[in-house]
Amino acid sequence: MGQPIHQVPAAIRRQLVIRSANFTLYGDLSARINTILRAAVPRVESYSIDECFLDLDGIRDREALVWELRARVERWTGIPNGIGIGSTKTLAKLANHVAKSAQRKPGSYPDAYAGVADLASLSPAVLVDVLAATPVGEVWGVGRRWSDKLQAQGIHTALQLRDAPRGQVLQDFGVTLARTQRELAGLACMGLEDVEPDRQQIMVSRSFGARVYDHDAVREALVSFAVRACEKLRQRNLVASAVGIFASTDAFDREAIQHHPQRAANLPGATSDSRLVAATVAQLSRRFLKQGLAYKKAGVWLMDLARPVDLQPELFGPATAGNERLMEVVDAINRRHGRGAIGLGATGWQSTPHWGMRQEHLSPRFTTAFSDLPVAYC
DNA sequence: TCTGGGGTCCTAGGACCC
DNA sequence: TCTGGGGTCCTAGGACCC
Repeated sequence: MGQPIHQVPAAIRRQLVIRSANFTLYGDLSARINTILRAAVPRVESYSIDECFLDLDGIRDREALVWELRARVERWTGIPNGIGIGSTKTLAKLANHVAKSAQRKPGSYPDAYAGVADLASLSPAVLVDVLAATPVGEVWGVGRRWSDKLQAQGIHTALQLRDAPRGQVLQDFGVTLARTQRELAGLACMGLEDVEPDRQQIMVSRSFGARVYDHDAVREALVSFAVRACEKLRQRNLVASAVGIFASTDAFDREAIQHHPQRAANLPGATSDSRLVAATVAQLSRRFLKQGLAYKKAGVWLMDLARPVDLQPELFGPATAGNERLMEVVDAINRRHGRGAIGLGATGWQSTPHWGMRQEHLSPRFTTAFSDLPVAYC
């Protein structure tokens, strides 16, 4: 639940299996689950790395289908999962919370909801009981701040939020929570986004494994992040017109002088060419850091993203800058021979740069690298 | 000593336009 | 001395999500 490992008592830590974050692994398993779901129903929105919305409209025996889907996902991927059904996205998310809680915390909701909870089939009176048993902070779209503010106004449960005066919610919290309120009442305000919208920005940032006093190393890190960001950009067939950088000293070090500089600049044109972005980042990073300070985190973000076809072209020149075909070749080489097989000198080229992440508990890439497959001896 | 890495939307206020 | 009424765009900050 996001608790730093050093806060966990040693006695408990010894009973745990500790893993560093491994987004390649999570992303691959997520894609496999998506494939299973998309094969089963026509409209699926991949909402996050571990959540999907499915349109169950027009499906005759949806209870049977979702129980089968739940079992199939677990059987084919090993990932335990739960399913919630509701007439709006907010109610479906709430149903999912019910399904999970009923399974994990006996007594929180009726046992019948464990694993799969169908709020859409409940009578209004029973739905009221479920909403009354759900703390307002568990509602999708209600975070820490609003949860506190709502409770200060005497609104503690999802039911109380649903039934609160509409004008008051609109005035005190804005249109976002007013929508959530209507969704709780069964009025759909959010559609199923089964076509993923284009990104508006792409960010690559890392906390360093240690404090970095060597500012050349921080600049190398920034250029490396720029190159990685461009790879992501090209994967999505987008170009960027502006780039920003930031760096940060160790915010947890109370003694240290803090410095959180950030800067942005326009690129020489809309581009996804790593060389142009890297050069701009290198420029931006000159006289960027404060002498003598150590930095703990840095990042690069790309802005003003667009599809090349949507750009207003120059009258006498191309719409985009950079060399598209060269980048295609670079990507192809790195795909074939592994990331980092070819790249820019300004990224440093050390096998273990001293700004690297701490990943001493990294799990193997079981599903994406032949070299990481377990070996069976006979 | 150790503390993640990404995203989105909404609103208010200021600059600027006619 | 009097000094409108309508817009847009941009930015910063704050909220939310996983």
